[in-house]
Amino acid sequence: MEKFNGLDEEKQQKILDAALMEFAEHGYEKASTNRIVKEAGIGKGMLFYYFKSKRDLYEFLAEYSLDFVVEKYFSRIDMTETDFIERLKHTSQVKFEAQRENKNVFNFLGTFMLTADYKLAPHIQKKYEAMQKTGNAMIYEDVDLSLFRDDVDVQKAFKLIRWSIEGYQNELLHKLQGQSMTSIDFDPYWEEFYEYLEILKKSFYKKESGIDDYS
Amino acid sequence: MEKFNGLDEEKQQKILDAALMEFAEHGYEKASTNRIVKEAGIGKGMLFYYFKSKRDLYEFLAEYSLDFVVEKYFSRIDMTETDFIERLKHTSQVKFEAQRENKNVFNFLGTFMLTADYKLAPHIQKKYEAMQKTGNAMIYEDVDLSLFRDDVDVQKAFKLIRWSIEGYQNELLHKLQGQSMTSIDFDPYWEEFYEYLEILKKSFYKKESGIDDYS
DNA sequence: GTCCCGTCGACCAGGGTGGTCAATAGTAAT
DNA sequence: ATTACTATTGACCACCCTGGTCGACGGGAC
Repeated sequence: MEKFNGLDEEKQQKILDAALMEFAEHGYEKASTNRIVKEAGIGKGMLFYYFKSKRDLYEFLAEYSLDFVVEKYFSRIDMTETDFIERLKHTSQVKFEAQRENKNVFNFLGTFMLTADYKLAPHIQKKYEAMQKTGNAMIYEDVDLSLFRDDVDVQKAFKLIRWSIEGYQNELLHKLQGQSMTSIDFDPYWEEFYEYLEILKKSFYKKESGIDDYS
Repeated sequence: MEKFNGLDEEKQQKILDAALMEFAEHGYEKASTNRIVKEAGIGKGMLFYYFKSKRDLYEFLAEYSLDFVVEKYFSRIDMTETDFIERLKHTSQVKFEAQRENKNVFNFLGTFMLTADYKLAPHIQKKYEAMQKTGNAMIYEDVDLSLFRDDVDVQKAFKLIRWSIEGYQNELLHKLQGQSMTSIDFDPYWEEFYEYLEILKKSFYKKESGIDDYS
């Protein structure tokens, strides 16, 4: 374990990337250590020199990823914004930046959370649960409820808005799949995204009193 | 092939179910014919007696599933309903019934559509595309646009509504996973679903003129 | 020289793969 | 009873891949 930390950054990252990708794509059981070492460009022996087993590697990645998300995503969210939709907008931007910084971590956590059947070392399990809890607070805490229309259940409105945003992000992901992240100009998609958010505001928020646009 | 059709219904269904489940869970490559025959309760030889290869079986299932969806789902949809949300409500009910009739088919098609990378026999590919096209028409054709608010882009409203509904269905699926289909009383979930639909109407449709509820 | 550490990849036993086939059991016709 | 035919089985095949080990080697430090 200390063996691995002694490596130069670049090699560490190459191994982590290879491993994260492999587990993300195939899940724990079907992930192949052979493919990992080939992708990472190291000999088979080294992987088991750094990590004592496949499981060991997996748990290392889990902890690494959870730490990454907390540091590069959660800790950067502005909790002083009390407008629910504005907060989600901001959150999407921060998440996007974190994803761009290391997208393998997010892919890994995606399948990690889906297949949480394998019981993990307790300290990782704990970290995982803490992350979920924080993530929830990030979205719902200190939201100004008075912005919402009076004639709809705010809890339900929350959900509808989140589902809408997830829907847009999934569609975008699907539409852009196969294109290299770097070659895309995201500005028009952000524009489109903001338009959707404006519609959500019009739909779920009160009409702003006074400044109406009965143009 | 004709060999398979000669079997009694019950045995046919058992084999189909086993195979659909296996492919749904593991995708084409990682699906195991050994597991299929064990689950279906037949000898290994019979599978290759009925279907000349794994690929052959897979394409048979694809065609079978597509036919099933068209017959038990699409053909039962009432296209005379012009209220977009009412149509989606009705569609959800019909889909639910079809799913209850054979849920393996839907699970299979789920992963089938995701991993459409393998090129299929052309006549199946064609059927698949036809199904997608029909499915789209089912939702968007002959919709009464005048119900929607004037201050939002109707196309975007369509999408927001669909994402919302998919979001609810996914959450429900996730929440109920592991419970046996038959032991659940779905009525309260339908109620909840309808409440969401009412909110969507309030949000995206015009206020009904005259009959307002300023109670 | 000699120690040590990082590195490699051939190698291991075990298990799973899609597909085959000789051997049956069953049925029906002669 | 004999023949002919089909439905059925599961042992078996050659092959591939698995997580993990280990002897060998290279090169730097002393």
